[in-house]
Amino acid sequence: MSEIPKAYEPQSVEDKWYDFWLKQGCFTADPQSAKPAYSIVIPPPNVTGMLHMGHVLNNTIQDILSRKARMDGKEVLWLPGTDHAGIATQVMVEKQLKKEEKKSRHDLGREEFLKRVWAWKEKHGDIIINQLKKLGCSCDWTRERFTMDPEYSRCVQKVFVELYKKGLIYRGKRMVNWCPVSQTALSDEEVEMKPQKGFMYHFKVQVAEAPDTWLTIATTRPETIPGDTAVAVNPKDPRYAHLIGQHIVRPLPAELPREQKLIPIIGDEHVDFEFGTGVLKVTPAHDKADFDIGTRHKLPLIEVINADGSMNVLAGGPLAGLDRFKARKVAVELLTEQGVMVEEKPYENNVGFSQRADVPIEPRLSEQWFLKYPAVPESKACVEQDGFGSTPAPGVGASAPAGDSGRATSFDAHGQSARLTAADGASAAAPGAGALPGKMRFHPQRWAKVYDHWLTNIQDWCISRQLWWGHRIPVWYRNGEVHCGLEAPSGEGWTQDSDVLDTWFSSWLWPFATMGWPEPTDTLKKFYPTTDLVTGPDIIFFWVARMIMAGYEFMGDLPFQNVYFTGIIRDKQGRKMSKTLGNSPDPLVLIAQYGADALRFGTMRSAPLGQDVLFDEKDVELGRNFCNKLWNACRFRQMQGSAGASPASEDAPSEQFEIQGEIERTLLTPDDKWILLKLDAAIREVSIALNEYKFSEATAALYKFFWSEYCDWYVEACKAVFFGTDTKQKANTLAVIDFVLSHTIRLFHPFLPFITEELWHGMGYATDMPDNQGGKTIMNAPWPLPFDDDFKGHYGLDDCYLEMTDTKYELVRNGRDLRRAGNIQAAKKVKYVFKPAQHLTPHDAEVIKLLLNAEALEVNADYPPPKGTPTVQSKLGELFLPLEGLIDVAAEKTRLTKELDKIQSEISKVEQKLANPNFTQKVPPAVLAEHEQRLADWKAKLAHTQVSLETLG
RNA sequence: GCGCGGUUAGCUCAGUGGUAGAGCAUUACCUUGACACGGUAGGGGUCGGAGGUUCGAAACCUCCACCGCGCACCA
Repeated sequence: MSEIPKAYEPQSVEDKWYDFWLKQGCFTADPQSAKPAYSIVIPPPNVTGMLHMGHVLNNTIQDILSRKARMDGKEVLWLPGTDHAGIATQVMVEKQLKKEEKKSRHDLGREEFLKRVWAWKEKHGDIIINQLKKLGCSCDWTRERFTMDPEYSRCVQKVFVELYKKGLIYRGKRMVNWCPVSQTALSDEEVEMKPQKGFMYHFKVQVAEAPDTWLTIATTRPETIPGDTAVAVNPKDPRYAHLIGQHIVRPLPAELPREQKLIPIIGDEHVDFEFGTGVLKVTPAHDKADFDIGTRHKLPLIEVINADGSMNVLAGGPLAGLDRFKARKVAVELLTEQGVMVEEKPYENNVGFSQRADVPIEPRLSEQWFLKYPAVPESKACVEQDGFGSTPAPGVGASAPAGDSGRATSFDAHGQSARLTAADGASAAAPGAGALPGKMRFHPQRWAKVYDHWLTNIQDWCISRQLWWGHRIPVWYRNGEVHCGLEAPSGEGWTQDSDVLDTWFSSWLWPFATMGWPEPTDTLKKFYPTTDLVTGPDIIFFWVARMIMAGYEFMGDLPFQNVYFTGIIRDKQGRKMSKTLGNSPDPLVLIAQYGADALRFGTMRSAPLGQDVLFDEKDVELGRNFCNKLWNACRFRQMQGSAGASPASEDAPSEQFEIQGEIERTLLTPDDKWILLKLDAAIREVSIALNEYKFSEATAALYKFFWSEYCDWYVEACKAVFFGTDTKQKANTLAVIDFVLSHTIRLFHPFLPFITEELWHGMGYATDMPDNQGGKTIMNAPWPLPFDDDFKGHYGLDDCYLEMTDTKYELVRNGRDLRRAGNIQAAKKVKYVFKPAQHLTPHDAEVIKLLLNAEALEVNADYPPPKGTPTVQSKLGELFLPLEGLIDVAAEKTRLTKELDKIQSEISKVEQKLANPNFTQKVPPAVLAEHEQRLADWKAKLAHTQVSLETLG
């Protein structure tokens, strides 16, 4: 790493290392490996889709989990692929066809149209895959799958045939959710209820048998009146019960003769007599509830709406041919003309919308294929609900069924060499965490309730779609015969069902169909069930729940052990990202501008578990700034030269001192011990956060350690050594820096794969590692472990050094305050005098001097401060800034007085507590001691500040 | 109607019983020998409201308000 640029430039670095990883096959999973397995299947993005911020969030998390698992010594399979996304893709190609050739798919015919879709897929299918590569995703691309691959299609057909033979799949004429724009049936999950402003129309109808009696009916859909075949009242309703069995005259179509418009008044419990007028018009062909009433009363069905949402001839002359919404207005006019319109009042109700086309669903009777969901009881039972085995004790029995394939909650002390070199510290295979054997855990767990509720109330799944792009239903018909099978039946005259299957009917097989099922492949044996699934809660029913059922039905086991539900990415104002709003930044643009590492880090830092993420480009900027900081910290290390006494040349790699030296424990300064202890704490915090899927906590911990502890204090303190002349001490400090950096870079690797790989090699930390332990790539370097007691004992890493060094830094902070009080510019060098309370090492004196940016620090135990000299008091001694005349004494006095007020108020707070006998008697001893200590500390501060004030005179 | 989240600094959010935190923004000063994508120091909060439990509540309980989401749904 020669001639390091001042600012980190991600562009060249990122492409270089991604190519390297691919060439070296670093992402390829080996089913024969002896290592424990870790696996994830990607939620397959739409094959014609483009990367958006949701993908960034989701796939960064999967990449972090995968990379961490590799460093934990797992054999990792992250299996990628794409989804054919039936409606979305078909619509996209249809639009293009319309635009470029002014043709519809019907103009081309099915076969030709499908050729066009495949052509589109060939042309655009790689886009999102390449975008994922830009993001750094470590997927095993040799196993990339597409839901329309021949082998995958075979799985879908096989599953259909099996379920058909079991009687779980059946065909029937039922009311379905019909999208008039896409002209296909949809599942219940694809219908979105939206409140709509409209009108409640009241119109009156004459009772045929009692011409003086008129009933008033309330409806929001007067255009369906021609399809009414009864009116219903509640048999318990005293207003109307006596009319049951009589008839009313249906007002539309107006032109029909009266006797053709007589429809019965029926009694049905479904009618709520509190609502509306208590009289319900029944349209069995165009309303689900009405269909049920119609079935109960054997009512005839009159279809008045076409598949495209227009009215047909049965709706009557003026309405026929009109769109349903236009027809509504005309129907109102017709009723008004007849003088039967009583009133129309504004009304808001919920209307089901097609999620795809964003138009109101039309309930419609049609012949469709349905699935009775399989394996429901197992699927319900396997997901841990709240308060059920929630937090396993650290390191206890939480291992996943596949043995060691889970994740760590505790730390194994082994593998920590007492000999401290930069890249040492082998990571133990972590004991499992996550779900209990045979159980699955959702993160955050509250989604388990949502899942359970859905599973409790599911209806059969409408799986047929009136589309062309998708898996065609493997059923053939001839006259009255039906054949369901993997192959077309022999003989003449068979025609295949023209429908295709719901896309989710193929993606629910994803976790095992991608691994070679139904063959018992090595991949399946090694990697199924998968370890983690990372996805959005918006597809918990569509995909997650159905995968679980398929897992039990076809593999006899759950498909994954943990499901992490991400939040939804929103813009700064909290709005969902959408193309129409134009508030969705293009991740590729962000990567070009800031680097993929920056995008990943920024996203992770602002994405707490279970909360939606309000995306702000500032976050990415923060990520870039952080990478730059990391870069420059390493640059600083490089500029200090080799750790050995003599600079080693590149031809002498046997002299490991080029990169790092052994740490000599007797030469460790308090600052060294301080940073090593802080590193130890950071390793713990980051590891724990990752094991709990708390990615924002992990990044925050790393950020704090590296920026606020390592850079702000340790690096600055080190300059005391580097600016000195003690070469042995310099070498030792460099060895400590190398140790800390080589660990830190590894901790950052899952988050920042590119810059860490660059630094790992550039700093030379790779060179003394075995090839499969980080020598080739940091990807396989062992994840750092917290230090064990032997290690700490050997290097004298006692917690007292934390306190001691904190006190030193506190003194520095207070000393800097004096400059400000004196209005001394930051750049101006001044002389401080220090009156030590105990022995002060030359090293510490030098550190204090440097951190104070002082011209000099005179250490003088007998210093007689002139009146008016600003001072700070500390356990270590008194620090003076003797600048007579330059100090604004009054201002400093004001500051100190303010300080005194604050101290006194803190003292009285604690004293009050301690004076309360209830408190002192009931509180745990540790808390009591802590309060007493706090009081003592504040009192010492009070004394110090008082002295400072007096010294000012 | 049922259920789930949320309400803490100007903004975005951490903080599950013991001294209110971070990043951004902001103010002042500084291009000093890793970094201006930087440094140093500062200002800024009665933790949505009301009760309760407790020696002690931002945190636990009850109720309320507002924001968001999911499920169900009456024409």
